[in-house]
Amino acid sequence: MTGQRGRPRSFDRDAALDAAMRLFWERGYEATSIADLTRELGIGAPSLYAAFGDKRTLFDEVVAAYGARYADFAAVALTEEPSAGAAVRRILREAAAIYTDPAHPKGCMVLSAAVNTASDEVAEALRQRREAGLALFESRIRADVAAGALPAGTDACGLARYVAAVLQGMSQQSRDGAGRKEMEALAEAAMAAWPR
Amino acid sequence: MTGQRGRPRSFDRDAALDAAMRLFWERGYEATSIADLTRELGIGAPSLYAAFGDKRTLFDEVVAAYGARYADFAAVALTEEPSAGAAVRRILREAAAIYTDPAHPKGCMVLSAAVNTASDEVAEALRQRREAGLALFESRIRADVAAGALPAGTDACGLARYVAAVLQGMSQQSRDGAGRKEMEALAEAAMAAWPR
DNA sequence: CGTAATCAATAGTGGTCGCTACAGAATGAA
DNA sequence: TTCATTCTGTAGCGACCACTATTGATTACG
Repeated sequence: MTGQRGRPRSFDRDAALDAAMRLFWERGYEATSIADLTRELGIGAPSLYAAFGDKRTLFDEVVAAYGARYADFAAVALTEEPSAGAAVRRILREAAAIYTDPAHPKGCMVLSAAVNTASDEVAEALRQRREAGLALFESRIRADVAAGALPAGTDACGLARYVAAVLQGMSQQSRDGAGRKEMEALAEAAMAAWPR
Repeated sequence: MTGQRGRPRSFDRDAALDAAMRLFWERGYEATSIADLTRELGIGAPSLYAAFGDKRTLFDEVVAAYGARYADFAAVALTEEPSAGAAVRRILREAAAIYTDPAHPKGCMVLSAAVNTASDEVAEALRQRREAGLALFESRIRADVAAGALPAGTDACGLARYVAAVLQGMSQQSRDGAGRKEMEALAEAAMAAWPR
């Protein structure tokens, strides 16, 4: 034992996960059917279920992979940059590029894929991811306030929600067809609100 | 002739339209089924189809009624206020109240009801409404720049997109459960970006 | 080889979708 | 009344949904 007994899988599981990610990213969770997935992945439904479990389990795995590859840029900037202001500036600029990148679907999957879902479980999972991001912004801002890098009276919660709102708006406008230049101009306008 | 021949309608058409609006507003276009509507309205499917046409036609009528009752506040402020800045300040404050009003579903229906729809027609209709709102912001800002009420170098398009993004973010966060106070703090932070 | 194990393809399952044919009930007009 | 008109309720249309039972193909182990 034990060198993989039985008939080997006839498709690349990682590539299939990537294709599923693109579909969910583009159309959202419920608007992407199993038939869409099997057609795009070029496999039969039983193969998909054997490899990934049911639709919701597949989506959970897609979200995890998406987060690691496309959504961590914000958390990275928040830890790498010397100040919350520098981090937010970098995040908004990177978002303008990522949300409009023609190499993949527009906008942020965490923000758009579970809007108007009938079953609450998937919507709740992404909502918690959004709240986690919000908390990340808020704690970094609080740290800067405590360190004196931001004015003492700064409303950390309001400012964090503000940054999150700008990102949400950028995601939706990117999905509505806005280009990178427009999003960079939006980000530029948004940065003017940062406390000085 | 001609005083309404035939059996009279057994329900209030306006009340039914209101109930349909609440469902579409809460769950979105596709997640609201005909069965949901007939159950909530207390009528049979044929009655609904006779009174409103098919689902898409009903939704169009709902969107028109929604726009007149809940979305015109922005256009009103843009014409009533003496400056674009005053209008945007008022719009953000009113949005904080309207988007979180417990008397009706949260957020803005135009921004949320057609996200992730399989059929593009409905999504495109709401997208055009969003772009019309964007154009309204931009033209008001351009007028202020021309009148000298805003700095000559102001990026009207970027600033308009910025305001729209903040509203979109406020709508989504309201739907995610944020309250009026949080949204007012967000709006306050956002106003700091206005050119001075 | 024979056998156990794993995957693939066909062909469905029951359920819900938007929508409607049909027959009966309720009205005004003649 | 008798008739045309308009609405209501039942019952069901074909299409699609997520999902799976079954059968056969393909591998490793002994």
